[in-house]
Amino acid sequence: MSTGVANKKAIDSLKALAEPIRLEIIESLSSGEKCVCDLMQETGLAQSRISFHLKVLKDAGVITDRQSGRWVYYQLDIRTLKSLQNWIKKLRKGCLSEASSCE
Amino acid sequence: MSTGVANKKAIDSLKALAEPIRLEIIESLSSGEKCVCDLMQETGLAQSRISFHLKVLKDAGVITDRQSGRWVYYQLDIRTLKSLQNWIKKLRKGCLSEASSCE
DNA sequence: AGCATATATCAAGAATTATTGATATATCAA
DNA sequence: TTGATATATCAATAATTCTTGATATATGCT
Repeated sequence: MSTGVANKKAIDSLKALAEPIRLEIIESLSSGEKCVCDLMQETGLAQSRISFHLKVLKDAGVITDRQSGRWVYYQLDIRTLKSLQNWIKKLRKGCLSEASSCE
Repeated sequence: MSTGVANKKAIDSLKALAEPIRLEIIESLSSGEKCVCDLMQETGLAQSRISFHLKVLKDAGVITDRQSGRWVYYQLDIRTLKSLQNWIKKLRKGCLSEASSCE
């Protein structure tokens, strides 16, 4: 009856998304890969502040990064969003427990 | 380019869900309506603690309540979950901005 | 009316998370 | 090599959120 491992991941993703600055970042990334400098410019926020939130998002598996020269580019991890979406769908339909027999 | 009203609601739902106790409550409710006493029994948590989290969930529009005699029954608001699910889908597909032309 | 039960709310403190400014690291360019 | 730029990290503080125990309110029962 206790919250399983799958839900641990869901909580991490939810927590990561549930913050205005991080959501702004996420929305920005939804139109494609961005470096920290792009995000700084778009948001007007301090660099350490953005890096902090990027780390939260990355630790939660919501985004991935890749370095290129001096720049680090961040990108949405579509798979995580997809599985979060699916998790909510199951929640909504009462299919979360191991025992449940939806589909 | 700023986060719109629709996203404000999404953030509220996300924040509400992104907490272990609240998620446990939500999962429990996914199998049907429960009173606070049911939830106390299932979780073993103090009453004020449960009421606190129920309030967060209710304020976020994730659950609704109805009183019957001395009891208050809580229930998932499927519509909110559905729209959250849809919001994530749009995010994933880069369709969040007013300007975007997905679908 | 008086008592018991179900739930909500509140105030104080505890815990967690975010912000700020400073510094560290790595890369490129001259 | 020297200097500039991009990003990460850290320590201190600030802000937010959660927990606890106490009290309030409302309902139903006798």
